[in-house]
Amino acid sequence: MAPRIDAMTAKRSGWSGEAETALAEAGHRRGGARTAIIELLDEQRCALSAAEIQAELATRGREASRASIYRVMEELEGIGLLARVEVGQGTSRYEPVRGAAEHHHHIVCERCGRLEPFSDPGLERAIERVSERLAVEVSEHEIVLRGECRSCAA
Amino acid sequence: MAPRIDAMTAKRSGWSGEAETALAEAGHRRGGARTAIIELLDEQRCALSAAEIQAELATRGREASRASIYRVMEELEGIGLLARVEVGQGTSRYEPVRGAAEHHHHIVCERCGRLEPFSDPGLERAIERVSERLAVEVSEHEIVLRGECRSCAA
DNA sequence: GTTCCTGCAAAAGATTTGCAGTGAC
DNA sequence: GTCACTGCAAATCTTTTGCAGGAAC
Repeated sequence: MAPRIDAMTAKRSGWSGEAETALAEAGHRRGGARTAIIELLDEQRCALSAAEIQAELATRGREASRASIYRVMEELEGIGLLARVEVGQGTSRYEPVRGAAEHHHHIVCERCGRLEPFSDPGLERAIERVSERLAVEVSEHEIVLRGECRSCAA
Repeated sequence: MAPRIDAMTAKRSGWSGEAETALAEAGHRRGGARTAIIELLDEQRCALSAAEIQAELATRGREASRASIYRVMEELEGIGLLARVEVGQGTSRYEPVRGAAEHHHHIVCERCGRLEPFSDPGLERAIERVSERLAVEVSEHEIVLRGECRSCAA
C-alpha cells in the first residue's frame, strides 16, 4: 500500500513527490496553492505554523489563503504524510513525515522559542519498552523537551 | 524557598494546601472561585481542560467564570504548581504538579480520546541521557503516546 | 481603605466552514 | 462537463484583556 514514487512526480527530495502521488491516488486534482505548500514544507528542516507558511509563500510571490493552508494540512495529516507538532505556543506546527530513518522529536528553547529537531535511538527503545509494558497499541508518540538552547545559553 | 505547608491550609492531599500557601506567600488574597478550582484540581487523577473545570464546578453549584479559570491556571503555572498538557485536541489541559514522585506522562486513546497517565523510570533515564548528550539544559519534558486504550481495544 | 479577586463583555487569535468562481482532467 | 481546488468572508472556538463592583485583609 505504500505509494510508489515515479521519476516524474518525485522531483525534490522525494517527500513532495510522495505526497503528490498519494493525493493523486486518492482522487485529488492538482492545484497551485497545494503544490506550493507541499514544496515549501519539503524544504524545511523543522515544523512551520500556518502563519509562517503563509508568510513564507508570500515572500516568494506565491500567496495562498489561510483556508487553503489549513485544508492542505488536514489532507496531508489524514494520509499520514504530515505531523502536527504542538509545543505549547497556542498554535499548531506542521512538518513532513519522511519515515523511520528521519523520525525525530523536538526541543523548544524557553528563551528564544526556537524549535530544534533531535533524535535518539535509546529514547525510541525506551518508548517501545513502555508500550509493551503498558500492553497498549501505541501508534504514535511525541516528545518535547524544553530548555535553553546553546545559542541562548552562550 | 519551598513553600512550607501548615496544618491549617494543607487540608486535602497536600497539593491544594501547598498551592494556597504559595499563593499567600506571593501576596495573593483568597477568593471563592480560586479555592474551588484548586480543590477540584487536587481531586483529579488526570488533566482537565478549562471547559471541563467550568462544567464540573457548575454541577457542584460552585460556578466560576471562564476568565477566572484561565487566570488561576496562569498563576499556578507561573509558580510551577500546575502543568499544562497539550495532547493535540486544540485545547490546553491542566493538572497539579506534585513533585518527582508523581511525575508522569500521558497516553491518549485515539478512539475515545481519553487521557491516561503513566510513568516509567526507564523512559526518564533515557530523557536524562539525551539531555546530557545534547548538552542542553533541559528543564522540562513532555511525552505523549497515542494509541488504543485497553477498553477500546477490547 | 487599599488592593486583589471575580464576572461580564469585548477583543484577540487560531482554525473551520459555506459559498461561488476558477481550473484540472 | 464534472468535480476538485481556491479565496473570501463569516462563523466557531479557545484564550486573553478591560473594566467595574465586591471581597479579603
